[in-house]
Amino acid sequence: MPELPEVETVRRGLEPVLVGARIERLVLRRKNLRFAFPDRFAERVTGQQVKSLSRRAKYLIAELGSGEALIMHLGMTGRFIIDAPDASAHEPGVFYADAGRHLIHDHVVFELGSAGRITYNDVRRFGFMDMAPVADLFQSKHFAGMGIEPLGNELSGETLAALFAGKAAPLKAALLDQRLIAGLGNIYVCEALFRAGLNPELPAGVIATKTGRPRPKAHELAGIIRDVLTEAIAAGGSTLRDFAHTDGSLGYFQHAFKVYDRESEDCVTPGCGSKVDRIVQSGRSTFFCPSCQPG
DNA sequence: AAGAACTCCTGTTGGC
DNA sequence: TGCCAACAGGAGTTCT
Repeated sequence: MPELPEVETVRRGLEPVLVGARIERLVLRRKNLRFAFPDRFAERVTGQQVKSLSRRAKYLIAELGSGEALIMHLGMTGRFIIDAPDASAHEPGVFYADAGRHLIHDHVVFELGSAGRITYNDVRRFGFMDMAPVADLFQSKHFAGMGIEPLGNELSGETLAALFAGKAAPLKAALLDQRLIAGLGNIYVCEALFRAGLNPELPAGVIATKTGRPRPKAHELAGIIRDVLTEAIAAGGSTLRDFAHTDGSLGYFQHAFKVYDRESEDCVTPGCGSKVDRIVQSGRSTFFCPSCQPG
């Protein structure tokens, strides 16, 4: 499942096909994903031209000619596949070996006429789609209360310190909390904490003073978060199990992981000599180097 | 009220 | 080889 860099990679793949195209038909192969589709979903989408495709955190936002936005989240295993206009119709139940995709999990199809077809596939169905008026999109339920955009101007040592000051929750949990910073997931939090030399179990408040001012680590961490995400986007995201680009190609940032999914392997820091450790925090794996990230 | 645990769902993997 | 528990990139809801 995709974190911010993977969602951005998907956005860049969809944009040239989707923007400017008209959704001639919306095929819903079931009545829900994680949640029910919005009321009269097909009706509200059919015939609409897509004005733009943007991203906020891990959400994709397609602005429609009607003034409504189509809001899409990929959950853990959601993916989009683009087919040329002349591609034959998919047969549900068939397995696509090349794309690693079960066709039985093709749930939503956007028919774009001469622009082709975009299919949403989601094995675990943790993804969802919704609609809201563009005018007050960021006041709508998915975005109201959402944290700062990690690649936006708001992310700085000052803001991180203000957000984390006094927090007893571990750094790992605070960085994953979408109400504080929106878009980070398990991979990039592990990688960022390693680069910052911060132990994931330390209370989040350690990067701030009692008055909420940034300690040096706050500035460092803010810069590292930006760097890790930027590098991952440049690499086309990370492909572990399910993630693929809209054309079926794969990301390669996973080769740049320093700790994620490297339990018991040697720490990459020259001369360190320690092994990457794995612990469980809030039910999720955390990977870190006990020497480079001392508690 | 904060923080942790549980939940949704399916598929893959690793240990016995 | 088969079986089964553990685990997977998210995040809303429910507990303590």
